[in-house]
Amino acid sequence: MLQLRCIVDRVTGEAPRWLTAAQKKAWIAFSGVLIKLPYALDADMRGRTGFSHFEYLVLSVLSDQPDRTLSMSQLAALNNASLSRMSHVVTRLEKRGWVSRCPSSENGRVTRARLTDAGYEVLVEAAPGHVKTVQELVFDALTPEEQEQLATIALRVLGRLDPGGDWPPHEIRVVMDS
Amino acid sequence: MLQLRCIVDRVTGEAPRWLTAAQKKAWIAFSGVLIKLPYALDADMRGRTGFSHFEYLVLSVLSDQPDRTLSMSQLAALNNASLSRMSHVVTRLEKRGWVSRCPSSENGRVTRARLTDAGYEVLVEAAPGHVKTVQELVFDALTPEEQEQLATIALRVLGRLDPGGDWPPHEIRVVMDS
DNA sequence: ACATCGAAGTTGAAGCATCAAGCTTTTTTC
DNA sequence: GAAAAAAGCTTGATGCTTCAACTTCGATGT
Repeated sequence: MLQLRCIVDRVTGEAPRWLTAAQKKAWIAFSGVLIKLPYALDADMRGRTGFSHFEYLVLSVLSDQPDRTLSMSQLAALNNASLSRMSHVVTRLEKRGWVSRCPSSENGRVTRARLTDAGYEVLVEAAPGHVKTVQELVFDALTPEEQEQLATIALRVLGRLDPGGDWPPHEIRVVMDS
Repeated sequence: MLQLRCIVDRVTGEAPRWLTAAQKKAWIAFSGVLIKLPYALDADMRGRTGFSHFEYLVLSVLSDQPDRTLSMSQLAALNNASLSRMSHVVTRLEKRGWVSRCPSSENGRVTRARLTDAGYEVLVEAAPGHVKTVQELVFDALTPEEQEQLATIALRVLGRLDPGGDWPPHEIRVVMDS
């Protein structure tokens, strides 16, 4: 964390608002979580199953939908992924027989991705372990109060990351209420 | 987030401890941050400079060291990266003239990576913008109290991710106190 | 001294994400 | 109603990360 108090932003000409000591402490710790937690979740999933954490999320989102089906765009949006990335991932999942693609009958542009029975099987097998890991790595470390604080903080930051974007997205809220 | 209350872990035989509604809300929001914040930081850095957020971190860590130098192992550890990844990254940074490698005179195994003057230059140019982004995306969204909470929560989770690992690592703490 | 083992680092291949380009279909606009 | 624009999606190339294999050097043990 470079901090030279004398310098000035060479682009804007403003004196940078450096982090306070408390912020620096928070940022370093938080950065560590940002790097290590996704890695831990992915490593855990790969170790217990034959697929990545991201692939698990894709299967999981599909399983929550009526008819286990979603268009590629919606699937990408719900997983915070680009359409391109989702297309590649679904291609891989399709090769493994866990997802199938079919053109939509209503709109000739859209492709609908559907979780197959085989896909549902591997998901059911993977889910308990994943929930266990999330509990152990995150929630077991926190008091109920801190869990609330985490939700609040995360929502606040998401508001900054997605200005104008309602969060959580409508589709997810529907799922959460079920 | 798959949640079938009737099923049992097929590996352990236990009934999974599913997330509560509050935990689910926290987890979905937090997951969003976990995905979007690193992407935003990287996109911001690439947009303003010619390098990635991770490369920035590497340069930044080096700049804080005496003689702007660190062994590859230490550099990797301080950036939560594998030695292999760091080797590739330093190779790229070296090609751009921002870092130089030299063998240690004390220990024939270690390679010492050093931030060059040119590297320091680009770092100084990139730092204010980065700090500004961190402020805007994270700290401006939070009250001072929430910033404290974030630090506490992050440290707790790191304790789970790094069982037995003292956090923040000694080297970083030294830098922070300076 | 010699062998063994672990630490430090590099390298090449494989896998995954991103980006730009392109295709098809639908909607908009004039 | 034809042209243009936009939406939805796919593909191939590029670049980065990971993984496994390998090299070299230092420590340990006998």
